[in-house]
Amino acid sequence: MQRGGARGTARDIPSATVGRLITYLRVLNGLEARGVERVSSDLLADEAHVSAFQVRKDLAYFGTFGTRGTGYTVSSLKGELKRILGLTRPWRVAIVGMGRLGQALADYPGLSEYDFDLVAAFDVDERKVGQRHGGVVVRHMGELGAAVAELGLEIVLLTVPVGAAQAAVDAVVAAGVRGILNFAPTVVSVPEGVKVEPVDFLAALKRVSYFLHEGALVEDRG
Amino acid sequence: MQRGGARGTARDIPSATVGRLITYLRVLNGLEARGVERVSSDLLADEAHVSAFQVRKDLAYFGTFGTRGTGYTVSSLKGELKRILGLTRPWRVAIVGMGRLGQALADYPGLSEYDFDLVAAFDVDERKVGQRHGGVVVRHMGELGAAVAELGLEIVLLTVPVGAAQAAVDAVVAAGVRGILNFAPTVVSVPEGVKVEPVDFLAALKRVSYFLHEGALVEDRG
DNA sequence: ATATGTGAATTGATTCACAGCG
DNA sequence: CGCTGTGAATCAATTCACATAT
Repeated sequence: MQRGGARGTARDIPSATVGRLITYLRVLNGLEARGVERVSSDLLADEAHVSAFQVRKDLAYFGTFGTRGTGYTVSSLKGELKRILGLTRPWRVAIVGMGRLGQALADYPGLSEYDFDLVAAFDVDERKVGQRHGGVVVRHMGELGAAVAELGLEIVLLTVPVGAAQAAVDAVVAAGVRGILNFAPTVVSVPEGVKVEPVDFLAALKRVSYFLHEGALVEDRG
Repeated sequence: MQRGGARGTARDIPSATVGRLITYLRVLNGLEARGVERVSSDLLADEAHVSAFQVRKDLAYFGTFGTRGTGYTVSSLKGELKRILGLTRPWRVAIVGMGRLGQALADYPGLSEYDFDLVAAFDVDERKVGQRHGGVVVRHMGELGAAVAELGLEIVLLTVPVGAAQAAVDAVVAAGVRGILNFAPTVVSVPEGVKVEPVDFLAALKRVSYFLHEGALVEDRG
């Protein structure tokens, strides 16, 4: 069951594991900011709200990064996680759909702070074309393909209305982009090899609604 | 393995199932809008991008809603899902943290459209207090407890900076709110009985980054 | 004839216990 | 002696096959 070598070319990693690696990386950033240099799987687990077994198993998919009897070096484990997650260089992202949310995302400083470079913004509305947000000038959707070639655009933040989502996804995929964050509250289809991650706060609201409603129904536990 | 009765007071439902029910509900809304009256688990599965087995198993946790040989009635299955998810009445929500994102959410028409009533907004910054967004006047955080009592506030959309997230969550929980959407890119702790749903587009970006990076590493499959 | 509902089988993820190394 | 790394065991979720109802 061993994977890859020192390069960590792993397959069949549970997506839950990838999600937790992102959390571990955040915890490590926090520890580093507080001047902590070494960390055990126990401490890491506490901060990430998972079990220490889970931390060690998650890391084991990719290699062995700790020292027995000692733990992990914060800075080096952080580096390994960044390497595993593909965060060793900035990714070039664009926003498609410059409504309220698209504009807010363009102006959000967290994007560059976390090493994602906003290189373009697009809309179908001619009135929005030419406007400037977050350091880029809005272009017309028709220029998407050109932008991929010119700017090396890799990931799109899709912030169009629900009804326009699938068509916009098709255009984005046709332009050669293989990573999409879908902010629209709908399921979209993409071909193999393209990754869509939903960012769906209405669905999150409904999960909370289910929890509160269900808790009220059960009241006393079985 | 049977659960509850006609009332559907189910326990131990996989959270993945709850997530899919939300998707099914969306698909049903779409079908209803197109005038479709009956639907099979097969069609529902196609539109939701899952298997028909999965659809039937998910529904079976809560009861039996179809007719053998025929399928499901769109409007009645929709009603059942809304009942299961606790969406038969509007939930009273407030926004905590009226920065750019908080303001954008307050003005977002989707909230009321999907039956969530924005009843209040809060910030610690005195300069923001008194401003009007999305039909509510921003109040100071100190009034949170009073708002829960007065307005029956049930769910908070937490849009404060990362560093303020845990303290804000503590205040929200102390005020008696048991449902929180956490938009800050950090893990927060809450007591038993309180539900926090992360809405974390930076984490989603990193999942996409992992996928693209990993796909590039593997290149040719197995 | 057709499509649901569900026990059984399978697959996958998490937990555990301890071997192995510093 | 402490803490990581990992095969084995447990637990959970998904898939399947088919009995069942219309």
